[in-house]
Amino acid sequence: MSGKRWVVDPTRRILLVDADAFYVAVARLVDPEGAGKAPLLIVGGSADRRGVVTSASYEARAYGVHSAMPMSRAVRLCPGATVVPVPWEACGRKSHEIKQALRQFTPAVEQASSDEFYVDLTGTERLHREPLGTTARRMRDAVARETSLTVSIGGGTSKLVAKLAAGVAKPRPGMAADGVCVVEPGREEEFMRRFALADIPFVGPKFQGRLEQLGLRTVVDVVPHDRVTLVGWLGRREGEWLYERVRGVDPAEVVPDREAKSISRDETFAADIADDAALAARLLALAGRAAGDLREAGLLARTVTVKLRDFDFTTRSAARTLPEPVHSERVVYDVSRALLAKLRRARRVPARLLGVALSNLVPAEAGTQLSLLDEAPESGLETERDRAIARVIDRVRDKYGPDALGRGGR
DNA sequence: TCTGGGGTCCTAGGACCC
DNA sequence: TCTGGGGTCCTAGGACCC
Repeated sequence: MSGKRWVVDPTRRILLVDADAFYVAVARLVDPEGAGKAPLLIVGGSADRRGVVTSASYEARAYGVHSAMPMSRAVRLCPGATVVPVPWEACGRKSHEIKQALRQFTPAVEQASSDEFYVDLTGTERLHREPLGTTARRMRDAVARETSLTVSIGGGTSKLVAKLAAGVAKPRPGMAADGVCVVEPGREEEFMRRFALADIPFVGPKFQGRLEQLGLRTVVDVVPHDRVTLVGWLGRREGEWLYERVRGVDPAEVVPDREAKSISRDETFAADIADDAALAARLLALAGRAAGDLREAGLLARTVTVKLRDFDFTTRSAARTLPEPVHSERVVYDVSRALLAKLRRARRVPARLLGVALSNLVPAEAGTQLSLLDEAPESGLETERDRAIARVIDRVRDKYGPDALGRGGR
């Protein structure tokens, strides 16, 4: 920690690089003749599979379409729109390309999501002999040149300020923007005054509701109250947190190369599934995908979690932590099946979503002693035979693609 | 309107150990 | 027989992000 938790640290220089309409832009690059020529474009899951909008073109947004909206509603709001699925693989590649373009400036690049990157340029201003905004504009040009994607960049003395500044820098319908907004050190409080509390990251619907009860809707509503008052209203943790954030104070560091903490695969069914055998078949496919991706990442997992969403959207989960880390489909599936059985015993109703998550991850090199004997399915212990079968599965998928061996679960 | 898929972080309670 | 506190690990659920 910096040791300056309560005040702005004027020496920090942080950027947030955010790709403009990322999924829409990539869909257009992948399919220039179709998606590329449709001004009204919506990217996401199809309406008849209970999909949602991942991203919409600025033209489609004018009809009220926005991300996370059910696709069924989106096409009703904007009947003329072209709808295309998310090009996940191309998005992953483009995401990587953006990161590489930014790393030419500094290794201190943290990927916050597919389309957002924090960059820490603290101490480099003198090195580059240029102001932060100038570096940001050079970054924008580099990304455009090397990826054909447009990004907006916000800058300031914290991740919070950089993120909010990037929102200000975004192009708006009918309003030109140069795509860069830097808040100078000392200007944080003034900058923050324009925002609603809902604009602050991690102030979600629930927290907003509590704040509204206290008559707090905007930054300007909160600033007059001292720390003790806010702590009295919201409790120590959240009171202190809000006191700092409305002043643009955020001690979070830019952390490059974050290690994954969990790997999960889940599926919302096109129609609810009531039958246990049919659920087991989907579970087998999900366990296989999760375990395969775990091995591809060079990891082992000690905890297996099964998630079940019932027809009425009740979401339940069951987890088991094993004595030794594993990554074979055999063990992941056996443990998952026992966990699913437990959840179904508690409430046997039609299900809309099933998922498998693997956590408590350790690098595969760490190695563990394996039993040479075959284990009972419920033991949760992995044998050398399990690992050997997993290696064969990986080789087949390498050669024939991820859908070989029924990964799709059809 | 009828709600995805991938994640992270926090909390609270219970088990267990010293 | 009554009475501790601290620490760690695990499970389940929930808020939140893009």
